Formats: sequence, C-alpha cells, structure tokens
Amino acid sequence: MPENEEKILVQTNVKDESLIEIRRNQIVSGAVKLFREKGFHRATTREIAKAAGFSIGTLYEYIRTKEDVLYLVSDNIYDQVFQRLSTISTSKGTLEELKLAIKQYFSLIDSMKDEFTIMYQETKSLPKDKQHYIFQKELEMVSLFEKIITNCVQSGELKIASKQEIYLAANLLVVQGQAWAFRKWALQKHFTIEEYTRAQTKMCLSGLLHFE
Amino acid sequence: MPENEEKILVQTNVKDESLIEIRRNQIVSGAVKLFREKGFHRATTREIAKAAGFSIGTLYEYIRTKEDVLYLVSDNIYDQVFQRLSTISTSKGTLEELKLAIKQYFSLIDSMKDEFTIMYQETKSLPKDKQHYIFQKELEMVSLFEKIITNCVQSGELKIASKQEIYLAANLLVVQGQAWAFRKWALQKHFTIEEYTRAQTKMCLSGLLHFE
Amino acid sequence: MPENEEKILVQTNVKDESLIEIRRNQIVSGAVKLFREKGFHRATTREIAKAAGFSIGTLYEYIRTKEDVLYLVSDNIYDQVFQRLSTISTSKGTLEELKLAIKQYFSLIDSMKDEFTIMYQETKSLPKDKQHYIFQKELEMVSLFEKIITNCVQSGELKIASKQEIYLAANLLVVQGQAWAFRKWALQKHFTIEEYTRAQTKMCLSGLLHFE
Amino acid sequence: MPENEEKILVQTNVKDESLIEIRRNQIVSGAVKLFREKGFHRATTREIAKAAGFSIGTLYEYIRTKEDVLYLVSDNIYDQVFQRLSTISTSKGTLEELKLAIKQYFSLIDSMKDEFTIMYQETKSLPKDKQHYIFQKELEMVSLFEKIITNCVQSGELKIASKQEIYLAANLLVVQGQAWAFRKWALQKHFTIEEYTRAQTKMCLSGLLHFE
DNA sequence: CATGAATGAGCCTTCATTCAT
DNA sequence: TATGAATGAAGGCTCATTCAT
Repeated sequence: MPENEEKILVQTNVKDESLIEIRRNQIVSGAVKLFREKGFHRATTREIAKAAGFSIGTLYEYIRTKEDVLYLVSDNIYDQVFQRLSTISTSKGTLEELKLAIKQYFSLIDSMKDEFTIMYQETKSLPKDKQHYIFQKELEMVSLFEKIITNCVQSGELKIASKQEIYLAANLLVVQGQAWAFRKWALQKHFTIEEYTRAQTKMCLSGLLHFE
Repeated sequence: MPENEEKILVQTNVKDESLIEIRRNQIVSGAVKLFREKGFHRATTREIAKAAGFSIGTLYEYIRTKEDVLYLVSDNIYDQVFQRLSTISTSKGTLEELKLAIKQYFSLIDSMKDEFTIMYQETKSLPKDKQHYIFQKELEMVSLFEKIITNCVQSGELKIASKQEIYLAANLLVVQGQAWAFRKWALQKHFTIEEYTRAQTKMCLSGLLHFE
Repeated sequence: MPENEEKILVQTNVKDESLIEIRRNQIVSGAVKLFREKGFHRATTREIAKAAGFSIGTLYEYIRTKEDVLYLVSDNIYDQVFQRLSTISTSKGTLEELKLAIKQYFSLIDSMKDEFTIMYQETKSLPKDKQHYIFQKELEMVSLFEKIITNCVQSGELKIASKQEIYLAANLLVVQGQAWAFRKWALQKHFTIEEYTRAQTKMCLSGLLHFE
Repeated sequence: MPENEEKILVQTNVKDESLIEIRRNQIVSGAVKLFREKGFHRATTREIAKAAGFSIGTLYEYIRTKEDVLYLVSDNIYDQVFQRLSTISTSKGTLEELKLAIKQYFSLIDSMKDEFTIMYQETKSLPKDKQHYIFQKELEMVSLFEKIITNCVQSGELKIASKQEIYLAANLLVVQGQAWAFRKWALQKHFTIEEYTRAQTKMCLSGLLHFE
C-alpha cells in the first residue's frame, strides 16, 4: 500500500516514543467504544480519559485537543485497514483475485464496524487539514480496487473500457462495503456478513462482467 | 407514497397552525444552510434563530429543544423527497421505468445535496425515537425501488430471484444515489450528475440484468 | 481634556445601551474590590460575576474575555480621572494654578488609591492594543501638567527652558502622585495625604523655581 | 549595607550548598527573562525549568512552590543592588557625594531594567511574609539616600529641616530612579539614561537646595 | 541528584433554555 | 406572539505539584 502521504503528527508532551504508542492505543480503543455509544460531540474529554484508563491530565499529555482524539481514531483505522489489506494480491488480473479482495475488504469492515461508523459520521468534525488526510486514505482504498479491476480489464477478464468507469466501480465497491457498517440498521437484520458479501459480489461482478 | 407512520409532533406554544408552518419553514431553511456549514453541534440556537430571521425567544415558541430543529430539517427533507418521487410510476414493470426512477431519484439528490449530507452525518444526533422515524423513511425509499424491481422481475425483464436480492439491489441504488451527496469530494471532481447517473444506471442494470 | 483616541470597544451580546452601562458599572466596582484583594490573576471570573451581583453567564453577556474586565476597570479609571481633572484651569500661567492642579490631582489619587494600584500592577496583563490605549491616557495626564508648566514658563513664573525638561517635570509630578497609591506601604505611615501633597508641592516647586 | 533582616530561606531537598547556589542562579537568570516576556503568572513552571536548563523535577528539588522562584528573583535583585551600591560613600556630606550616589543608582537601574520592572509588577504576587521582606529591602535603599541627605544637611550643604522631608526626598529619588524602568515607554523615547540622570539630578537638587 | 510521566483541582468560556416584559 | 436578558450546568484545557525510577 503506497503511503506517500505524510502522517499528520499530534503534539505530545511525552518523550518516550514507546510509551506514546501504548497510551495512544489505550486512548483509541477507549474512544472508539465511547464515540460509538454517544458520538464524538457528546463524549467528554473526561470520559475519554476514563475510558482510556487514566486521568484527564494524562490524556492531555498525549494530545493537544479533543479533535486530536478523533484523528487518532481515524488514523488508527486506516493503519489497520492497510495492514490487513496489504496481504491482498492485486496483480494477477483474475476474477478470483477480485472476489477475494472484496471478501477480505468486507470482512475487514465487519470486524471494524464501530470504527467505520464513527469515521463516516464524524470525519466532518475534524479540522480541514486532517479531513483531507482522511480523504486521501479513502482514495488509496479506491485505488486498490481500481488496480485490481484494471488488471482484470487488461487480462481480458472484464470489459469495462474507460478509466472513469473503473473509478466508479471501485468507489461503488468501497461504499457498499462501508454501507455494511453505516447502514447496519437496514442490512444486518436481513443478512449475515457472508450473505451480504456473496450477494454483493454476485451483483457487482455481473454488473462489471456484462458492462457494455 | 404510503405514509403509515405517524409524524412525530414537535411541541409548540403557538396555536395558529398556519403561522407555525411559516415559522418552521423559516427555521428549516435557515438551519440547513447553517448545519451544512458548521454541522449540527457547532451551530448554536442563537445562530439558528438569527438564520431563521427572528429572536431566540421566538425560536423557542416553535420548538422545545435544539434537537427538534434537526428533526424538523430531516422530516422536511423526506417530505420533499416523497413529494418529488410521488410522480414516479412504479407499476409498469419495464426497465425504462426503472431507469427513469433512478434518474429522478439521482437528480433529486443532486438538488438537495446539502440536505442529504446533513441527514447522513447528523441523524445519529437525534434522540432514538426520532432516529427510528427517519430510518422508516429511508426504508420507504428502499421499498419504492423494491417495488419497481419486483415488477420488472414479474414481467420477466429482470431475473433476480430472491426477495433478499431485490432488497439488496434496492438498497444499493438508494445508497449509491446518496453517495453522490456524502462522497462528493470523491465523485464530483470526476463526474457531472448526468455522467454519474448514466454510468451508475449502466453498471447497476448490467448487474441486475445478468444476475444469475 | 482632549480625547482624540477612539475608545476600544468591548464586545457584548446585549443591545440595550443603558443596561450595558449599568451592568458594566456593576462589573467594574465589583472587580476593583476583588482585584485589589487578590490581584487580577487570582480573581476568578465566577468571583467577578458574584462581586458584580449576577451570574457568570450574565457577566459574559457584557464582556468577551476576562481581560475585558481589566480593561473596563482601567478605562473607567481614566474616565473618572479626566472628568475630575476637567475642572482644573490650565491657562492662567500662575504658580497658584500649578499648585491647585497638583492638589486636585493628588486628592484624586487618594480617593482612587485602589484603582490606581490595580492599574499600576496589572496593565501588563492587558493585550497589547489595550495597553497602548492606557499608555495614551497616561500621556494625556502628563500633557495636562506640561501645559500648565509651559504656561508658567511663558508667563515668567518658572524658568525651565527646554521642552524636554518640562516633559520630565510633568512626568515626575504624575509619578509622585501615583506613588501615593502604589507605595502606600512606605508613605502612608509617615504622611497624611495633605502632608504628602504639601511636602511634594513644596519640594517640586522649589525644584522648578530654581531650576537653572 | 546593614542587613539586619534575616533572609527568608527557601526549602530544598538538596544538601550540597554550592550546588544549590549554582542551580538557583540558573533558575533566577532563566526566570528573569521569562517573567519579563510574559509576566510571572503566565510563565509556567515547566517553562521556568526549561529556561533554567533542567527538568521540572529538578526545579522542584530546589524550590517548594512557584512563588519561591519569584522570591528568589526578587531577593537576587536586591543582593545585586546592595552589592553595587556598597561602593557608594555616604558620609562625606557633600553635594558631590549625593550626585554621585544618584548617578550610580540610576545607572544600576538602567542595567537591571528587566529585573526592576518585574519586581514592580509582581511583588504583590508574593505571599505576605516575602512581600514584607521585599519592602524592607526597599526601605534600606531609601535609608541610603536619607543618610547621604542627612549628612548634607548636617554639613550645611542642604537646608531641609525635618526628618519627614528628608524621608520624602529619599523616596522621591528612589522612585524616580525606578520610574526609568517601569515607565520606560514614556521616558526612553525622550531621554538616554545619561540625559535622564542629569535632568533628574538637576531638578531634584534644585528642589532640595532651595527648599524652605 | 535528576528525570519526566501522572495527577486532578480548578479555570475560562459557551450555550441551551427560561421567563418577565 | 415576540423579545432578549438572565441563568448556571457543563465542557475543554492548563498547570503546579508529586513521586517512582
């Protein structure tokens, strides 16, 4: 996963790098639960600190503003996403590869439902620079699917012609995956994640296959 | 558009029904602008009143809590949506009918981008009962497409078998339409709404057509 | 008292001008007591509100920051100063006039000891623009004495030649007056304000008279 | 310089006396810069430690409270003052001696402008006992001039009669010297320190000479 | 002795809501 | 009905101080 974007650093007073990582992980995992329950705005910094397992003072040793917590959460999500997607092969140019990618991506989202839902609803609460950083990450995910689909086109397994259409198809897959999280009230009553994955794969592949 | 859901009433001190409607329209149109710019939480009631064109005291004559404003906005959106979608024919069972419905729905979203974006991001800020009301409205929209697709299936123009798959397809259409609003940073650089509609229609119809 | 300096306005949410004046007077007189006891930094906004006789929320309807309170206090001091000094005649060019001016100025300071002490100690806590405004006011007071002394020089009652020396003399008088307030621990044990005034007048006038 | 006042000791955890002195000098010189820039209250202990060149933990090995730092600074100022003024001769009873004392005192203040300004503005932030200690030091400075003037009176070079008037004159000199520091915005545009010293000496001596 | 991470009381400020006019 | 001044709970954040290493 090419990451040519510089990470935006969050100010800290603490020097010990490894401690920073430990504490920020505590912050993130506490915050995810909290934001999921009450949303970013209704969660107080005191609650965030408590959920992380330490005092408000300590929280602020590792961040500078409450928004930093949201950013830390978002950034952490993408770190995990790209780590887990890094095992996906993207160069074979076979439909099997595409199906596998969809499957892995959908299962990833299922296991990070809370995180994705937060991101969908709260990204707008980030300051502009951090928002852009998140959008970049989203586009990287789109790129992943673009690449796989493009390879399938080049190998003749798919017939979509224009780059635009490939871009659209990639976006569709990314969005439909995330819909599993942000639209769970509509979907999770009717499907298990496996059913959802299977049905979406079938529908999308038919679309791509017979595209003309 | 069958509305078997009771509207949830917002308490008011004012008796004059027609005045209530006038004032609430003022509230909603001011609030949409405001929420779009700063989000629901960052907009203050003072600002809402100002945007509506009257004083904070008057605002509170027509609502009981700030959340009521958000609900008023959301409810208003769906009123418009169903009013504009009510002209769609849903019973012919032809692909043309489906294509037309998609076109109308997508163009509706394009003309209400701000409103849809707000709804997507802020619904979670509503109290639970109002959230459910909104979800119902969403499901009504899904139903609309389910109906059209089901008719196509029955008339033999589409071959999707299971109800589940029809439900999924309808959801996909609803979500992809809304994606035009909530994912505008990714889509509106690459497409006009016409291009987006055409490409999505093509892709989705291929998917539905050759579904097997 | 020529006031060619624009007053720096303090933001308020309240529209009723006369109410603003009433409330700000409450704020100022409460704050003077408070700042005198504990200094600006140790006084909390809650205490300021309480001393003013209303709630913290109301306080913030009439100011925007805590520093505004300090500015209001300082500004109010000079308003009173110039109002009370406006009765001083400055054009006769007699030593009597000078003596009278000193007497009035010193008695003014005595009756506003607290206010002057606060100003002396806390002006540095104001933001730069407000600090400059205060310095301007100080210089206006210096100007007052410059004018009187200059007239005495022109009428031949005093023999100081250079403008620089007149400026210095005027500053000396202004400072020695204020010393009665900020150095009270050293002076008020040994003098009443009348004694202090008489002795300072005598000493300074001898200095000015025999300046050579 | 008779120091019959006991120094108020600042608690420390460290035993090594010479180390204490080294560290406290570091503290003082860092703090002077800092307090001059932002004032005592806005400077944080972290910043003080950093300016001193060591960690916050170490800072607290040498002081007990933040106020101790302010006291250390103040005390240090007077140590320097009395050290430099100790070369002044106070017993000749000549006007030359008085002029020289003024000159040395004013030049001292000029070279310690920052320190004196801090003292003037922040002494009130000290706890009462330390404030009194500082006031004593101030009075010692007054005494110095009282002594010189008294000698001049006894030797017939000056004619001021009462002790009270001598006290006042001494206070005036002390204050006018310090005014060079705390009123620099009004004086340093118009005078160099030499000009200021010359003019003040001239004016004050005329005052004292012809006092009657 | 030196370090710096941890603590939490407490500060300034905001803002939804009320109510007298 | 309309107004807007008043309220105070609650929130984000700071920073003096401690203490284990």
